[in-house]
Amino acid sequence: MSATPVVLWFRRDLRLADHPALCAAAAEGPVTPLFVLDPLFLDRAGPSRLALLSAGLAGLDEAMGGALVVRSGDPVAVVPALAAELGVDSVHATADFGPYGGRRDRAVAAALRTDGRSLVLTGSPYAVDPGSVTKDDGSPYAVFTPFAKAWRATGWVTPLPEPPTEWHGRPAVGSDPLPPAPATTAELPPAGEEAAYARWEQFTAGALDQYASARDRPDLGGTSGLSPYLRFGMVHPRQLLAELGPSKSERVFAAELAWREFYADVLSRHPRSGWENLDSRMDAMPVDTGRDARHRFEAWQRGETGYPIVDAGMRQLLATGWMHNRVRMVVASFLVKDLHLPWQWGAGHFMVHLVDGDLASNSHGWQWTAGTGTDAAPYFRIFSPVTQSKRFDPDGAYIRRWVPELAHIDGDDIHAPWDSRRGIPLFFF
DNA sequence: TTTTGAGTTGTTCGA
DNA sequence: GTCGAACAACTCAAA
Repeated sequence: MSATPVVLWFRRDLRLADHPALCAAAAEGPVTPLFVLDPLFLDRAGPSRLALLSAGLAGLDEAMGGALVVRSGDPVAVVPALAAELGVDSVHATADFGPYGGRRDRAVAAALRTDGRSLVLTGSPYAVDPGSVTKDDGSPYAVFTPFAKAWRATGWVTPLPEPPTEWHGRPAVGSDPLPPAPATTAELPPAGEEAAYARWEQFTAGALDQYASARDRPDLGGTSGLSPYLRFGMVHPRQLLAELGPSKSERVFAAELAWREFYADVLSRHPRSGWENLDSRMDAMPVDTGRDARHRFEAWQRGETGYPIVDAGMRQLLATGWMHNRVRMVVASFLVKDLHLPWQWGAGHFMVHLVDGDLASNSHGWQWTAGTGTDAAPYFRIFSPVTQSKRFDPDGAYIRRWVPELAHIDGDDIHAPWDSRRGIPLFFF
């Protein structure tokens, strides 16, 4: 078979191992690795996510011997232009099931087709492709637990090794500069495939054993820390699932991956649910949007609500680009059910600042909390910031770390400092 | 078709 | 400190 040069367009799959689209591309011939700096993404992601992308691209480029070709602009113009420049027949990529990604890929495929070329989509960022888990009658699941059961029964293929690949990229192919890391003061995780594995090995050797109980404790660091890597495809969930056994904690961790897949499935079937109520009956529910609402929102953003666990979480987000999942629920519940603000305001703030910001997981996590989404029993789910704080940060260590002006408060008063008013900043009242 | 049982992550009270 | 029940009563998957 004659070798046919192709383009591999990287998006949310910044790795070389277990990469079905790379395997498909490398089987054809020399591969030109491409990343497109899409202004739409650059405008929407905050400095944390951009910094991780920048470092991830640098690492990927290094792993390919400096071959990565970067082009800036609208992919609908940029991708067909590069394909024409190189004279390739096909552009390979991993399928994207998000609302923007799907539209973009259809437009790119149409543009390529007018030149007699094709966009070949192989694999997805999920163990099971969104849209493929259905009930017996073919309809989608609307509740997590039955979805997860069917998802597990689907199974997944064994991870693929990195294929031998002949890269045909820089400097022979012209490239814009790799994006520089934006200035950010956030403490970010190390980027890239190797860092993802290192994190996974550290997790399986340590915290995984206690994951079922410790994952809910923001003071203990019992989570995997893998969400940023999953966000950019520096690791594929299939690679993690392949190494998980049957213990309680391993099953709980697999269920967390199932949530990610469930929300991607929901978004693929309801593209508007990224920013609109999944349950449109809830559109009638009043929320505050006036000037006082803006003030409450800004205090929430800064971590100056006066509720210690809420403020700790909001400050952790600004300082690190990440917030513990338990605390995400607490601050979300506070915004929606105490401040009476639209969940979209909170979700938007999260999407700017989260290093792992993912539309499907973020929007549907918010909607679950707001009671507009997939919670099967939303009518009594209201979080108390004080009860949650006592239960999940029992010693107040998490609060003391992120809200230092409360660090001197002893005992249980840390959770509700209005009970002892000495030496506490005014905004706590 | 009807019925049944369960639903990520809640809160509070009282034994 | 832990546990179970009540809260109020909906939705939905599956038998």
